[in-house]
Amino acid sequence: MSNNAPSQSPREILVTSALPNANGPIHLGHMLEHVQTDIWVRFQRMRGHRVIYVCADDTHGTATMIRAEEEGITPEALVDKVRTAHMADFAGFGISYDNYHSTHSPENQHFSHLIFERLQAAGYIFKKEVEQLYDPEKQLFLADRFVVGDCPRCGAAGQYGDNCENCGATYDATELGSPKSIYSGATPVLRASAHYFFDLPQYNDFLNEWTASGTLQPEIKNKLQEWLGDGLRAWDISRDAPYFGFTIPGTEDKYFYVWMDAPIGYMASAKHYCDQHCIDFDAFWQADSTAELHHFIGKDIVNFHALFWPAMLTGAGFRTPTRIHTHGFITVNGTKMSKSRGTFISAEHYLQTLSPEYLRYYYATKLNASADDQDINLEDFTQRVNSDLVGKVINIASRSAGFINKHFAGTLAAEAHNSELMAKFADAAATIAELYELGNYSKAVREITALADLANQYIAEQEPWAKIKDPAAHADVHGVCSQALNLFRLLMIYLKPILPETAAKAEAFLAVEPLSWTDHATTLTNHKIEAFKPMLQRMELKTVQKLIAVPEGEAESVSGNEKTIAKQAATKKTNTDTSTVPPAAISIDDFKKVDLRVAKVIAAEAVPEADKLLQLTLDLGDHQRQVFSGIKSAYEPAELVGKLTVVVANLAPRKMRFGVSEGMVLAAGPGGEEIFLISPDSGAVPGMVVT
RNA sequence: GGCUAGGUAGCUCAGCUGGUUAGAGCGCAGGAUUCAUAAUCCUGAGGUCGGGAGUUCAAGUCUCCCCCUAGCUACCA
Repeated sequence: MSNNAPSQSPREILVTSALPNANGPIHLGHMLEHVQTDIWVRFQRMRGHRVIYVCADDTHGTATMIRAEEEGITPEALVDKVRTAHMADFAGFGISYDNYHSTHSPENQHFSHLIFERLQAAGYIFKKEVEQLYDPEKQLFLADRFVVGDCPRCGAAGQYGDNCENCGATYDATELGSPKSIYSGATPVLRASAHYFFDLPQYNDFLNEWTASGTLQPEIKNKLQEWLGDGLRAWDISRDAPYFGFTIPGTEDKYFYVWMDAPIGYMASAKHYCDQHCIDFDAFWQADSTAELHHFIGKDIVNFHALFWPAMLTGAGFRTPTRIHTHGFITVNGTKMSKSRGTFISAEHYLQTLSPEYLRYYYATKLNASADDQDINLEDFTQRVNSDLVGKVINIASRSAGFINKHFAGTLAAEAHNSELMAKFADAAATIAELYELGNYSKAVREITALADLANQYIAEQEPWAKIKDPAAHADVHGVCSQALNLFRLLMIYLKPILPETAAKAEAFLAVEPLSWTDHATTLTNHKIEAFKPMLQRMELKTVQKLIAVPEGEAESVSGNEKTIAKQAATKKTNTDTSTVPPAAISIDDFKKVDLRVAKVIAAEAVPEADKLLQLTLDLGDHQRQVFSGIKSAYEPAELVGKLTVVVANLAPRKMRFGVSEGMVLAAGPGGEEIFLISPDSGAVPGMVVT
């Protein structure tokens, strides 16, 4: 794949990044993917290939509906608002989409219908009656995890609709005793409804072959064997009204499941772009297309992209993806992005704090072709970027420019001073290009910074600052510094996909046209340059640390998908980190959202399988409930019985491995043996509201 | 519980089909230098390659067991 020859015919490449969900802000996790994609796209463009890079917001589904309702606006208004914010964030990072569309668009509706109809005509769609619980108050069907009730086998209360965490039984949500809707608390009723299914099992053989054909990384292929080995099942692609999405053709109240129309959003965005630019859309999507189709995604959504999507495309007579580039997740200082730790960093917050170039570079130093997770270690980030970029690369220009401008009228020498070194730099282009092509940016960066080291060594050996004192050696100084700037120019060519802004500044400094990949084969001679201006400032760790301070107002506006949030809540340890910045001020209304009640511990026992948990039965005056609390290390169960404490009564029930926790008791302290349960003064009785 | 990955110097990571004294960058220590955004250059100190057992002439690299981390999944995708 060493396509380094300039004569190579241009490839037609359609590239996508996964569609961000319209339910939350863009954060550094999204940015990993979009930066990864953008670097690849910019590289391909520099090489002279024709790239169309599209993305869109993923807008449909129940979550959008609920959120819009909370905000008191229509889903359409919410979607528009969020899309505007998303586009601003991505623009801030220099992500060079040709089009950023929306799945709530006419094009997407068109293709969703088209694909469905083609699949249906070809016999891949069937209809089946499904009985589901329905919330009569909210008037919507409830997914299993939105229903809680008693386990039909062991009777444990507060179990979710799929299985019992107490006894391990699996069952249907309809079998729960005294079920309740999580949305309204109403008792759900059973309702039959017809659902549409995509008959995925018909594609078992096709997918077995397709996933092993080099379109996926090996570890991803392995992972998918889990699904393929067991045999695929039909995929339920419909949802009942009310649902924010597209109605299924021929129905009034059936909607496409969000994951059905989300990937079609890639086509929709491409279509929108092609129509506006008189480009042949079909050339990219028809079954025998010779164009390439590359999807960049996170490993959490592999099944949708590498199983359902190619099956849908094939079944509907379209081409399948050329390659699916899957990346891992981002952690910050070794921990998951978490609002409580302040390590949830939104794109907006980052951009208010630092230049996007730093993060683009840092991501590039870490990305390879594997789906491993990546850590943003802020100290490493600061040192690495400062050292590599400012200390090594930019420094070459910085230390040479002065000589050229002061002593040689800002004009470069007529020929290379050390053509061997020049050739070494130029020859590296092939290796670096191949590494970009394969997505191994980290290795490409290592190659480039190794060259920067050579350039600095060369300058150190030549000692232009010493030679300049000798008039006879002036020509030599001219040659050395001109050469250094030419070496710098090549480095900037190689770094340009990663650092578009810095490259633009370098182009201005060198007074050249925008650099393309083939420019590595040329040398600037007898060329007038501009005065040197710093192209990139060093970061200060103090500034960088501001990234993980929770900015005012942010804590509330951020809402990722609820599963993630729930997990974060579950893994949140007793707050041992007293060094974290205090959360932003809240209003009295915010505080009133928390229903604090006095509760009496009427039973307590250790959870044997858990290291930290005690299971408490609390009396809240008018009722009792079960709460799990991570205070095993500090309290003997027996000593708690009879105590009064304070409980967060309206905390959403949380399914834990050992049962459901229906609240949270309040305690202070760093953890371990130093945990102190909060208790009211004498006189308080269970059920009293704490204000 | 099952599955897929990962656990290599203080930090972030390379180490292909097993083969000489285990590598890089950053950081750190000492020295040089002063052209440069206290940048650069030279030298150096740091690792029982998660733990244990095994296969082999030889294992970070293969096999088994265990521990830890992450994600997915847990018969409705």
